[in-house]
Amino acid sequence: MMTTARAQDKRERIIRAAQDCFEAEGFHGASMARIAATADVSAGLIYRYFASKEAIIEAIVQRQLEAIQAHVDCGPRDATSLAQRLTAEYGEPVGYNPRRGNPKLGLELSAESTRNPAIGAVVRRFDTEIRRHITQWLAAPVADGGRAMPPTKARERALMLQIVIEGLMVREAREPDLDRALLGRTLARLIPEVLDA
Amino acid sequence: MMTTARAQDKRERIIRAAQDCFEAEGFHGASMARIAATADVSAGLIYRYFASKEAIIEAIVQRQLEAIQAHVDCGPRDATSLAQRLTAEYGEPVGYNPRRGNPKLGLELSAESTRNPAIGAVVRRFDTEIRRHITQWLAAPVADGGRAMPPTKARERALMLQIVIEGLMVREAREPDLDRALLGRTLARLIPEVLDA
Amino acid sequence: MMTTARAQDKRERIIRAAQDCFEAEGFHGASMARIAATADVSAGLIYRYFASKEAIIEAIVQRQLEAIQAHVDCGPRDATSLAQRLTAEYGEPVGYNPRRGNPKLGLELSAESTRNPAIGAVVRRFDTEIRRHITQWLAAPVADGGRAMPPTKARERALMLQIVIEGLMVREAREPDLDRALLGRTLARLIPEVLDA
Amino acid sequence: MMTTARAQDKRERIIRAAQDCFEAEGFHGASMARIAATADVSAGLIYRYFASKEAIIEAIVQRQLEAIQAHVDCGPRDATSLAQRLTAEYGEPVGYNPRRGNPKLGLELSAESTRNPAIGAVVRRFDTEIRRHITQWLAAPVADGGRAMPPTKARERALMLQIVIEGLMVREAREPDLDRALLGRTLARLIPEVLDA
DNA sequence: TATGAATGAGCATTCATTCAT
DNA sequence: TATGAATGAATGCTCATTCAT
Repeated sequence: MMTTARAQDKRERIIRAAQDCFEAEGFHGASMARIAATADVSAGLIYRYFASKEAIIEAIVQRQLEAIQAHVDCGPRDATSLAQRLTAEYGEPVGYNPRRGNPKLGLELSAESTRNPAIGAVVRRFDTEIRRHITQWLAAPVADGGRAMPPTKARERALMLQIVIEGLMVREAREPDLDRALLGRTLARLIPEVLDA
Repeated sequence: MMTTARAQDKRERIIRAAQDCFEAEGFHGASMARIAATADVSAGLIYRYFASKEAIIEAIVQRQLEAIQAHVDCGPRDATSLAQRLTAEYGEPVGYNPRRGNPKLGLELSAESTRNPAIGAVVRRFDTEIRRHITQWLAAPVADGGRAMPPTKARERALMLQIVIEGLMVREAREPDLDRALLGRTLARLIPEVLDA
Repeated sequence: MMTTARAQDKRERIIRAAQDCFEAEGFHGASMARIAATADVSAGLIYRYFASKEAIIEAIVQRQLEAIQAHVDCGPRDATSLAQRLTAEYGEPVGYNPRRGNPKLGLELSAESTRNPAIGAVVRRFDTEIRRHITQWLAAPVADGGRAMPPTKARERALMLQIVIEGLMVREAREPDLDRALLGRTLARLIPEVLDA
Repeated sequence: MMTTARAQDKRERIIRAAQDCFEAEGFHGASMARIAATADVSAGLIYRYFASKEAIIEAIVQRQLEAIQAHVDCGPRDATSLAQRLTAEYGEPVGYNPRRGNPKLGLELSAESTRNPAIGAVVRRFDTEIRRHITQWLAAPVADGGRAMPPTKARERALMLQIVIEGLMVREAREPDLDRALLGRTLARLIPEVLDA
């Protein structure tokens, strides 16, 4: 049921409102009442689209992970442009940008994954999957857009990349005013070392 | 007031209980009742030692940051041993270990710092301070145990290190079963690139 | 918001329940749980209609003062009938009677006004206002229903009246079984002396 | 037990502290902890001198009533000086003055007497007693310092006096900044009418 | 479909009272 | 006698969820 355009639209409104609220107040800090008000919808209506607050959180997590997935899938494939993109994104207002993982939500999601088994499982699967994905890219022949690394090295570098990107997420959340020039230079050095060395 | 050994001991019991609960359920998920039960103390008693739940959170944050500070201060100073230490620590049971930042709490604390101004300020000050500290070390003459980097480079590398360590924290929380051999090799490559390249 | 008849009705139910509870147990002695039970409403619901217990207290105080105001405004204007009315009202069951100030609440409100600044201000304004009102009446020409007193005298008599009525309130609360015949004779002498002498 | 001078002194300290706290915060608003701190005594010690908070309240009420009793007993016996004394006392700092009823406590006590049967009984007995006392004075021959009123009139006037004095108490609590000149003139007229007319 | 009134369990916190020291 | 640590019930209040309309 509920596959009309109208319904999809409302669901979308709720998700975005929830994302805004969760970003601003955390999963536990945000109340259903506030999410409803933000979505300009009655509190009761939310339960027609989501079974519980928990279900909204799961949907948001799913979406956040998909955004990152998409980021990786369609992103540029050379070290310089990756570094530039990460730098450019750092510190810019995020709002509702499905193309990009939101750092506050990333933190919230990571924390939640350590207590909520359902979310933990989703996150773990995602993390494994995406590392495999990056590993394959790094190991692929240059002719196929890859970097022709031997498998062992490719695995290491994929993990490195993951660690760096997540470290960047933490920094972004904790120090939003960080000097961007410094960050740009830093990433310009770090990323190539991860991808090319 | 209240500086007897007994009082200090009880305060410590409460802090540890809070740390356990916060780690397991998050700052907001953990109730004072549960903290009290974990500390084997009545709910009311906690308020003789802490003004509020918020005050406990602040104490825990302070402690976590101090643990990391100590880690940096007295830690080994060459790339190989740093990589080894980080690898060794990864995934080992943390419990109440004042020598080491707890990854779940680190996540919780990072998330909280984006909404709670008091904690945000503490964290920001800490982050700036510790980066300055690392930068000084990297820029210091080799004779003084430093790495003789030019200032600009030292700043970049300090930031890199911070990013890598925080990325490691996220990974540790999200994927506690990660293959430690892989992690060891990865850090053995990454850390020297950050510190020596 | 919430101006439907149903909502107004519920708000009224809560106010009356609160009035009963406050009268029986005092502002601080009455718990929200008991007010809710008395109003036959869940504890949480009260907070849809009032922001806090304090807000209920303020509403009750407001109402009590308005009741007295109305009493003065539309009351009879000669000494005999005022004395009779005061006597008649003394000791009769009050319950929820918007036409009349409730003595227990009056005491509670007076006591509260000495500690709660918000209520203190309301009460002070009310007291000044009503004395001015009575003064004007006493000073007004007989043709206008007044008693043609010179201003200085009018001010004194207004204050006297206030003192007597409040003394009556205290007596009513403290000695509800007081001999009404005695009280009737007493007021029949005292009031004219205040208003006519 | 506990009849040493030291014990009496401590009991006195506690009573005075309680009086101050009750005056400032009301019977329910004042906590035992604050009373203990004000008396510079440990919380536990209070329970060696009083069985419960309730017992302290009763002691305070008793004392307040005795103070008023003394006021009446040894007070001046002509209308002018009574009016002057009441005027003079109005608005002056009260502190711990056993010679005088404290208006805030008077209000608190009156309110409490409507809910607490023990206190209600004490207050009622006191009120009846004191009115009888005043009545006897008013009915006594002039030669004995009385005013030689016929019994019925004496009863009325005694009640009047009680009402006026209690009204004054309410006014004092509710409007501590009241113009004292106005009050003086007012009482100078009202009291003689009560006592002499 | 949509509302928002209503519920009730749960929360952080306070406080009169007790009791080991 | 005196302390103040400790208790635990009670408080005001919030919030995810339900349901009559």
